[in-house]
Amino acid sequence: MRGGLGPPRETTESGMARPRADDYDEKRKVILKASAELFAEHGFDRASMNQIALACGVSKALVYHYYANKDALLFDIIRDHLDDLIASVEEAGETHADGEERLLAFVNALLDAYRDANAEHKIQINEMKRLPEPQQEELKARERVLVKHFAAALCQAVPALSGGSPLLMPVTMSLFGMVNWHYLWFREGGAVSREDYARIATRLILDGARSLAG
Amino acid sequence: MRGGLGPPRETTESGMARPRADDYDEKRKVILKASAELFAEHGFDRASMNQIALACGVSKALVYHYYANKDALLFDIIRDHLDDLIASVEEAGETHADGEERLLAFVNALLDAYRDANAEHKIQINEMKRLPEPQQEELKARERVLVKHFAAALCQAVPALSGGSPLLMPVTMSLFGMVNWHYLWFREGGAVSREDYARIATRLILDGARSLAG
DNA sequence: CCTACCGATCGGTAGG
DNA sequence: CCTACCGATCGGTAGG
Repeated sequence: MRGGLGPPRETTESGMARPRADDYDEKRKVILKASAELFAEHGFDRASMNQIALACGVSKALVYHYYANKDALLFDIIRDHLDDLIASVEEAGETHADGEERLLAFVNALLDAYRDANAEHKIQINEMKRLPEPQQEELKARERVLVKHFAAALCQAVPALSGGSPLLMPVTMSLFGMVNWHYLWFREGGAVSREDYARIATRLILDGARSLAG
Repeated sequence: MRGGLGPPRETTESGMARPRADDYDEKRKVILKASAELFAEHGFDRASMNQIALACGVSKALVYHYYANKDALLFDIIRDHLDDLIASVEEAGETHADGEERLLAFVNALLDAYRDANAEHKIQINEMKRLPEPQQEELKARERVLVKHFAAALCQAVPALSGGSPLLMPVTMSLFGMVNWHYLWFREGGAVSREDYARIATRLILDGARSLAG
């Protein structure tokens, strides 16, 4: 879960090197969460390193102790978020074997993971392109893992989509469009719950896909 | 179509006042199109007024002659784009009375309007929030007009959605999610054409909505 | 007296 | 783990 762009972990407990602080990982998390909040609210370019430090109650130099630069913060936020999403979906896959139920479980897992990660989701959608190409590519590879899981579940639920059907991509991306767009209109405590919307989106996709394939 | 934030139009042809340049509107359009290209590619904050001026082959001061500030450029790009979308959809509505065909015509109109407005679409999705709240509100009002048209067409095609059904909003927003997400995966000249995808998205929504409502 | 346009530079702030 | 700064560049505006 922790960043690949920060300083390397200690590899030995002995020697003259200063030991890593006991609360190293906790501090990193605090900084990452504060950054995510500010990036989501003001955008990556407008949220300054000074604002982030202020929000954490630390100096800007301390932030730079944990993260080499601003890009590293953005990268870690999105990578941790995508890893969470993948883990949630894979966990849901372990307990739901059936095609239709499995897809519903995937959509539910995704929407549920978004519940406490609204800032991270916005950042994934709106700010990823601020990163240099190689780092973007690493994150997009994780997005592709997620897409693959959903495409496989769709193929299992609607067999006509498998075997190289040109419908598979547009139908899969339609599902992602629906689910990833939800944050723009969905309100907690409204007439439609997260579980309700998972059922709605899954039904739209499954009935529509069967109709298209048949 | 032209900006409400630029200098006012001449109200008289006589008098000592220097007349507006013959190519005033053309120059405005050139600046707006170059800005859109740069905002879409680099983002609003990273595309500088100098880059915009350079791309147009004019001085930065000239850009400021046509637009009071950078925000006014962004506002006009999105407003003109949304006005185009609304006009396209309303035009499609005039020639398609039937419920199901009408919705398909709406989706086709939107996807077709996106064909030559990829930059503007990206900007609408990703950069609108860079504007001050009152200007955002003016643009969101236009988005609501578009949503209203689609919601009305959906109600007509699937009567069970009308009469205050809690399904209407999630189903309408699901359609917008699909259509507004297309730019992230759709490639011109691929296995699925714009018309194909309009049919797919419309079918997903209609069959799914009927199944949910029934 | 407004509009069209230039070269030069302003005050302020970014990431580091 | 901080204060003090930097080189670069931003959006916007001056006089003419």
